Amino acid sequence: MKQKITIKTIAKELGVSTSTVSKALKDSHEISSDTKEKIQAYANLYNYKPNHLALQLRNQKTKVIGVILPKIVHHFFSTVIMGIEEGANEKGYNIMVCFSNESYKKEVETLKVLSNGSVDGIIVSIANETLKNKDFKHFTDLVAEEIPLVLFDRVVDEILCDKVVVDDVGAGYKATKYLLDNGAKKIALITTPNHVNVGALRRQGYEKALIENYIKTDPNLIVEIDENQDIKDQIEKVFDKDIDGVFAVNEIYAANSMKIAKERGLNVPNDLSVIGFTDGLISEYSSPTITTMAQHGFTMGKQAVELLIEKIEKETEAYKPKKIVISSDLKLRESTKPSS
Amino acid sequence: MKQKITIKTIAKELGVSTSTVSKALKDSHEISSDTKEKIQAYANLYNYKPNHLALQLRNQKTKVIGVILPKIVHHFFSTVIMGIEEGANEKGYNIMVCFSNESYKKEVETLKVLSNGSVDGIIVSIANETLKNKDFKHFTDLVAEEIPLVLFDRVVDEILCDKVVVDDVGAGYKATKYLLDNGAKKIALITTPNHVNVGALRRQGYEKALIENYIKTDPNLIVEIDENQDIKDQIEKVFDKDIDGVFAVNEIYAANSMKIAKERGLNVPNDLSVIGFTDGLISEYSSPTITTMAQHGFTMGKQAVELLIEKIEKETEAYKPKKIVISSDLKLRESTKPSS
DNA sequence: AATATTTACGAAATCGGTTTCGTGTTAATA
DNA sequence: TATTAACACGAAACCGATTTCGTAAATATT
Repeated sequence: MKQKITIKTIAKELGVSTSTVSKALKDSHEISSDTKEKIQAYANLYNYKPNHLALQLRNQKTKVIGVILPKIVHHFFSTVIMGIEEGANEKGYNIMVCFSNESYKKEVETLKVLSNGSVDGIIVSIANETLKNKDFKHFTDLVAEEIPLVLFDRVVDEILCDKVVVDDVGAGYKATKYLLDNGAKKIALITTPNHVNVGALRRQGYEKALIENYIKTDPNLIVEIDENQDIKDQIEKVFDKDIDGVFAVNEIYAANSMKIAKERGLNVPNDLSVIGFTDGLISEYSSPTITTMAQHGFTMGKQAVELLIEKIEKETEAYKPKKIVISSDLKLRESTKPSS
Repeated sequence: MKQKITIKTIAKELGVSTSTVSKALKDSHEISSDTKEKIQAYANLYNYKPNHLALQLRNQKTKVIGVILPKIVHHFFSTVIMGIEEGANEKGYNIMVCFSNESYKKEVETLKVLSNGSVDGIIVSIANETLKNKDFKHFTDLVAEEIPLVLFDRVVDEILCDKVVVDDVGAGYKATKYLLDNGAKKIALITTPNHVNVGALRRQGYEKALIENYIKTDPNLIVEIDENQDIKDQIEKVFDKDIDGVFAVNEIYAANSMKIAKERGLNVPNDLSVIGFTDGLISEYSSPTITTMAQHGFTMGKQAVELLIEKIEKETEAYKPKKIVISSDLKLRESTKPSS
């Protein structure tokens, strides 16, 4: 990289001190207009840009926010990123994005790297593996160091920090209730293993809706997907049962269900209604299009970053962790019967 | 944030100088094992972590790579990010991700922010608006400042730097030829306006394949999508013509075409074959599944970051910009007739 | 004319490390 | 015993800015 022009260069060239240059560049009243003009002209001419690292070191802040996501090739998470980036930019921050790839080890390492002063605060959605083995020491350490931290979507009570989540129970309830209200009685639930908290919560909502309608939860209608195996094969099993509705906790499971239904000659929504989660492209372009619970990822990202920046900038002494719950809406499409 | 422990703290507590602490922590032979042990133990106990900013300032390098993408809620770009991140991590770099949102203004601003020393090098895919108004000064300035720059996918000859692109002409040719070889004669092309270079190049491939088969290009079969208007409406028009094949330059256009075909009662692939671009989820989960040109985004990202890091770390004097071309493969699925 | 006040600028400390060079003490060699 | 070498450590410069404080010269006030 080309030798950059620094304040020192300017000072030497113009025969003044660095303090004078610094002050002149910020239009200080301490400096005579003559000198100011001269210095500013020189700086402009040679395209002087203050060195960010030097400023960061001096100010003890980076104006950078670290973000750790489990994955990015995923509609929901990429939407959240958009929200985080927009919110950060509005307040003059940039974002440094890293991925855990759902791995505990990578999450720990990444967190360590980010917490050495590269960023002013961190936003994380916890990796599946971490949720599974329930080891949150890397997070509690961070909190102990008082590094601002906000968790979103995949959060956990053990970690005391601000959180932004979807109303997963409510969403599961809404989806299931909609299916019930429109005639479904035997609703399959395609979900994650229970250690993935969002899956577990949506399942609670599902069960709550069933109970309210005096329907007993049938374990045979619930499939917990192991993502290391073929997803479609696992869903097939539940189609051998007699079902008239499917609630899938994400878009991929919903799309697979639709495909199986089609292969088995079931008409969606007449023979079978399907509701998914995450309002992504698949739901929009599948045919028939899929009714989903829209997660408002953009809003979540924006809220998360706003919480974080508030924490960063307010030297709050006593503070109690906040939890923002974002409600999700049912986006009606063709895979369900019209509301009756 | 809690007061962090610094080398100075350790030095004072242990009654030695900062130089001794610094050397002890890196196990220098200059320091007696007694002192080393004492210092290292203390550092461990209080969880000392060197301040990255200080190191960056001293070393004049950040070990951070800036990435500017037009958008992220997009299968191809999110795949590229994965590749960039993996490649960067392998070499000890982190990535700082920003978005231009296809806007010229935001691209210029973001580039300015990143080029003030926050990153060691930058990877960009140019915004549509910039491609349209052909103003690349912000990039050429960057090159003049000798800040390492790599462009990918949406690149432009005016900017002298390393590039990673798909063989768009070849891809357009391959797709079109496949359709022709399997019986299609009247192939519609759903593409972008010509200022989007990837669209223009894929179109060249399309035309080349037609010419080789002695078919005259029919302008009526070519639709240039204006993304500010309804995509489906624009594609509808070409379905009024007599067509038996569709080549769409991205997944969304392909999915819309499939939807229209279905609405018009056309059987895909028997009445109409469809080939899209970008091997994303829509193509995989649509029904029938869509044959596409797989872009290998992950590979592109990885190659781009490798080029960049090479440029950053090698103080190459005379260097000539490299261009890596990644060929894309036809991924056969159900929307085309089996190869004959 | 003596004193007080601006004005305009520079010296030096600071942020948190690394690194070169110098030096006092001890041990090895002639 | 005198000289040399090895050892263990500290002082100070440096990276590129900002900012406090001090001060000489010019101007204003009594």
